[in-house]
Amino acid sequence: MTLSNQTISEVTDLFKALSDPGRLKIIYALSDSEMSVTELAESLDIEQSSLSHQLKILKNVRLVSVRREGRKRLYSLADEHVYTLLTQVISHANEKR
Amino acid sequence: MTLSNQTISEVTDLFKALSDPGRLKIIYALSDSEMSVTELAESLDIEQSSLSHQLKILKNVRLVSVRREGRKRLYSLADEHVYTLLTQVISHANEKR
DNA sequence: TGAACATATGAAGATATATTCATGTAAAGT
DNA sequence: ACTTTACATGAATATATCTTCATATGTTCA
Repeated sequence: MTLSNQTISEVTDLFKALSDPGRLKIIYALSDSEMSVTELAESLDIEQSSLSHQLKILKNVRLVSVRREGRKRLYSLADEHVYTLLTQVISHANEKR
Repeated sequence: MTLSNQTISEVTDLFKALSDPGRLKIIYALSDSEMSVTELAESLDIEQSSLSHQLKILKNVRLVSVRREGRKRLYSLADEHVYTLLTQVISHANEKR
C-alpha cells in the first residue's frame, strides 16, 4: 500500500466527512431509502441550511449522490461500500468492553 | 443496525482520529512494525510533542496500543482491523476517476 | 409573469482541533 | 543523588469546522 500525498488528502477528507454526528445520522437515514432534503431535515430535526452544507460535504467525497425530481433533490448513499464501512467501524467501536 | 447516541459518539471519535494526515501517516508507519516515539518522530519528521498528542488520540480510540521497554514506549497498531479499514477506504478513494 | 416551494450558498460568529512552547515525570546510567 | 534520555502534558495561539442568518437560484404552478 502506497500513500501519496494525494491519497492521504483524499482519505483524510473521507474520514473527516464521516467524523460528524450529524453526517453519520444522515448516512444512516439514507441507508434505508433515498430522501429529499426536506424529508431529511424533518426526520433528523436539523435546519435545512445546515443540512445542505453537510450534504455538500458528503457529496464532495462521493459518499452520497443526488438525482433531481421536479424541484426536489433525492439523496442516496453512493454505494453499499459506505454502509459496509460504517458497520465495520461500528463493530470495531463495540469491541470495547 | 441501531445507532445509539453512545455508538454515534464512539464512531465519530474513531473517524475523527483517522481524519488527520499526520495521524494517518503514523498508522501507516506502524503498519510495518512497532516503533518508539523517537523513531516515529524522526521517520515522520514531526515534533515529539505533537506526536505524543496525536498518539494519545489514537490510543484513546484504541487504534494503537503501547508497551514499555526500558524508557521507550513502543507503539503498534491495535489490530489488523485498523489496517483493513484503511485499505478499504483508500480503495474507495481511488474509485474516483 | 408572479408567487410559492425546494434547495444552495456566502458570510459571520461560536466552537473545536492542532501545533508549539515550556515544563513535568519517569527510567537508566554514572 | 545527579544527569541524561524518552516521553507526556498543560497552556496558548493559530487554524479549521459547524451552525445560523440572510439571501440567491431554480422549479412548478396559477
